[in-house]
Amino acid sequence: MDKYESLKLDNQLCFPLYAAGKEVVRKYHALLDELGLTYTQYITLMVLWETDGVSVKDLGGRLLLDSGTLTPLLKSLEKKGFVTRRRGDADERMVFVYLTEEGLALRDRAVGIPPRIAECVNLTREEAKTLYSLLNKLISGLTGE
Amino acid sequence: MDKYESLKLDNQLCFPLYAAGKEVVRKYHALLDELGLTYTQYITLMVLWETDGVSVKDLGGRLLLDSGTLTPLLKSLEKKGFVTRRRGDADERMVFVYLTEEGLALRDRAVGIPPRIAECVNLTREEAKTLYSLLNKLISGLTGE
DNA sequence: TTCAATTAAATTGCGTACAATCTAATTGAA
DNA sequence: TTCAATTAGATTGTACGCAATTTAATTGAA
Repeated sequence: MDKYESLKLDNQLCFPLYAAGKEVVRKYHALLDELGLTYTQYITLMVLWETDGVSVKDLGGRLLLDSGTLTPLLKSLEKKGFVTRRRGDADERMVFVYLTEEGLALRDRAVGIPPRIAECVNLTREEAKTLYSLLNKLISGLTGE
Repeated sequence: MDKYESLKLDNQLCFPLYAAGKEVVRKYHALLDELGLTYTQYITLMVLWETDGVSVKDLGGRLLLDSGTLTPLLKSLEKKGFVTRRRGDADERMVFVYLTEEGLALRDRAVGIPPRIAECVNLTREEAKTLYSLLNKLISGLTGE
């Protein structure tokens, strides 16, 4: 019995979590390069494609990112011409993010990305579903409560 | 039928992967602060606690990190007095990393970390095992071949 | 009404990640 | 043997990611 057993990399659940997250993002980067996007910019646009005109706070809640990450990222997306930012009228503390025409048009090119990522995922449909729900359960435990 | 269905955040496996990896590392940071370590430094020491005197290349292979990440990280661990680095004799291109007494001693304080992380993981033993093996399968698909 | 507490973003500082490039050591086929 | 190709690590530049702090707007209890 090794008193340090729990400190072995192979016995840790967290390391494959960390590594898988990292490798997935890396896979995306090669594909997203063609669109001039980083992974974080891409998921930010995904939220906007679903719901345009979201506040920075709501974006952060959806993506689990804070303003320290989002503010420079949104400025970068703005400089590329994909979004605009506007202070709220009712509450001037808030900043809302809107897609430009170019940002909206990018969606048609982005639809090609998910299937190409799917090719790299060597899991059955069933395994992917299991993984998906376990991850979401884990995330709710880590963030909520 | 929405032609953009695949671009919804909730339909993507990769987002929870990215988010879970991020949140896990964040959980660690609070605990590791007490040891004066970051998460990446911690997993680097985990490898060394198992096998002292590893080359930078082998460390990278184990942790899926390249020299661009490891070199400054190892210099930082060296400055804190936890490791030393030495060029190989047989092959001077290689650099080997060794634990100092302090670095080895840190292991006794680090054993307290895994159980405290486990408290935050709201999965059954069975679920954790399933998640672990699915993640490793996914990683091998993303990295290998 | 008022002002202390709260809230939303922005800013600052540090530590990853990684692609791309560079340098020096080693290898191996002609 | 030799030198082109490979290899290991270091360096450079860009983009997160987040804790901590700051600024400005809003809220709410006395």
